[in-house]
Amino acid sequence: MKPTIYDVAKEAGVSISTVSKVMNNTGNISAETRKRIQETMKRLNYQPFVASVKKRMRTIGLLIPNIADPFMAEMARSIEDQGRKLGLSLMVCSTDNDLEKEVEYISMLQQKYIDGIIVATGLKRNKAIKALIDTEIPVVLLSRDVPSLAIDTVIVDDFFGAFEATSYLIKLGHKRIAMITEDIEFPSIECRFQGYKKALENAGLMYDEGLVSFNNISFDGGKKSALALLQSNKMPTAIFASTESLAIGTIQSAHELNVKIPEDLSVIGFDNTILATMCVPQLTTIAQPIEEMAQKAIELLIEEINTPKKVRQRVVLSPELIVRDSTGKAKQ
Amino acid sequence: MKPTIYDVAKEAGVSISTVSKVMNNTGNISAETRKRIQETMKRLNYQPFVASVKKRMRTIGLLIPNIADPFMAEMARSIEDQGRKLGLSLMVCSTDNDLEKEVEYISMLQQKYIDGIIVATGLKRNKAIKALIDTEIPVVLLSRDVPSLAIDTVIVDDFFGAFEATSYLIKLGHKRIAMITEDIEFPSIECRFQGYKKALENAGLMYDEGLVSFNNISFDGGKKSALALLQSNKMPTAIFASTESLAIGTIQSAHELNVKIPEDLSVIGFDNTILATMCVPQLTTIAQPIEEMAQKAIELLIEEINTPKKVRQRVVLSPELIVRDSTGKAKQ
DNA sequence: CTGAAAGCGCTAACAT
DNA sequence: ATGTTAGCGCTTTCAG
Repeated sequence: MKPTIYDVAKEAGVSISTVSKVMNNTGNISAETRKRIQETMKRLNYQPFVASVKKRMRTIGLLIPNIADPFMAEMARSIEDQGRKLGLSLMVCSTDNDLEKEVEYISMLQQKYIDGIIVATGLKRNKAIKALIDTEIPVVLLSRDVPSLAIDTVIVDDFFGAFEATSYLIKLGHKRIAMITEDIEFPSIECRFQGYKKALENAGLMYDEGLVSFNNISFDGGKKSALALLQSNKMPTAIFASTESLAIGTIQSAHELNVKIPEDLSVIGFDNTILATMCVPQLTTIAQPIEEMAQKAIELLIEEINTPKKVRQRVVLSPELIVRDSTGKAKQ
Repeated sequence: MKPTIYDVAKEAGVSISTVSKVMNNTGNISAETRKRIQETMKRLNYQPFVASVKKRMRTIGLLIPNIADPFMAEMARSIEDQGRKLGLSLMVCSTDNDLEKEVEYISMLQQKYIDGIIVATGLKRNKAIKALIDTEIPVVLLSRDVPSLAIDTVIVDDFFGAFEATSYLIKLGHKRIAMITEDIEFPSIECRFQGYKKALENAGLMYDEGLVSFNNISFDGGKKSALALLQSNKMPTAIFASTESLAIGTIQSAHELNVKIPEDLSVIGFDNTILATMCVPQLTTIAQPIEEMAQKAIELLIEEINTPKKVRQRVVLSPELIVRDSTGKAKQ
């Protein structure tokens, strides 16, 4: 049996409150007694139950679409590391952006006396997130923006990232620049689309609907979209993919059609996950500052836990262009 | 404030034990009372604290090297799904195979009254794992084999997988088959190495030390190893990489040297993660049955939780060859 | 069919 | 400097 505070107390010949005091460094305990108790705890490998009185599990929940997605996995890792430094564990909840799973997980987390929740999942039509706020569990939104709600939020400047990506392609001399994107379901995707349009506009290039392709499936969708674009009579010389998987799908399609990257086609992605360095050629991309995002999210969550009524913040971090081998000058 | 059982009882005009009984479906409760209580619980959005008396958090811990690694992320997702069906949450613990972090995480998990732990991390020199067993928390080893210990274990037949991979290359007519592998630190890697050797031997091919390259770093190591092999005067016509990242590194090096895959070089990997379908050309690989492994691991863990003294099992699952585009017939 | 009460492991106020 | 005790939210006998 797992030893309890009573076992330790009995072994050390003291009362349980004395043991409690040395554990929490409260009250006055003689150096001698403290030492004896500490030794006893070690000897019995005593591990106090974190949640017995305070009903706080020292754990945070992470609501994400899918832990198997590289971007989310890398984000989770950063969050885990930041949390561990503070003695917090990480509960991973993959929702597939499915409302039912979201609700189910939120309920599970409540029952487990989680200290706080980081939300990076869809939460369609705000229904689930309203339920979440009602629980009064501290929440921070990560990579998800719901401007109508006063919640701590950490996002990346998607508009700027897309603008930067497109502008870079323009600087390389490209004039026919396509965009392959996910369906515009979330504000972040919409922003990337707008950033693309704005960059074209600023450069005096005409926005061409026929050069934009929407997808509900990520990777395979990207392949198909790229295939169609590259076979059309107005083939683009550059493609901005709003997601890493979309970009990789594009690379595969180009390969199939014997379109050389970057000679015949430049490709630029978004996220900068492990995938970007693992493809051939390595992908030029807009990097999300994953580590900073994770750190800021945890920071806000901790503040919220400690000061429940504090003013809410909205933190916008800047993405950064990483130039690799999938982009090059436009042919004359 | 989060409502407690007392709030529900008061609202419904009954005692707390009656509420408890309807929650747990125990005792005899009139249909009427039950209904009234259930409605009250719903109205108050009552979420009982899971661990109050039984001291079980309905949560399992997953000790892995790194959640950001695609193979582990996919495994985590499968485990998460299997667990969710049973109302279990998943705590992710990335250890980097570092003894200190392992010990720290094990202690954290104990304090959180985890129901069980799935271990897929290094646990060097068994020190940490012995500590773990002493805790009496149910444990199952996943993708990690410590034959000297009587613990439930789920592994893949690494020897057979490597044997199959190598045999397939031989069947394609290859005679100079190299192997790029991680340092032999863990039994699974050793088995893959032996499987490779055995396949060569069975085919009457000479084992050549110069064709085997060990790496302590995964991806970049793979690149370097491949670079060296492909530039040597006895360049192989096929490479078996014991890991997906190693295989991808190999593909990149081949690309750099203008060695065509599969025309000039066949490459075969191990794991079958998302990376295998995302590279160009798509990777022929030995697939680990991730879903079955996860399912079996959870199954064994649940058994262990319910029947602490049951006989321990060692489950060995078969990997499977998935042929894609990175392998082809040897040139004459 | 329902309720009172003991007990789980621990903290925090209050004695001594 | 140490101990006693009430109480946290819940389950589980045991009475009624």
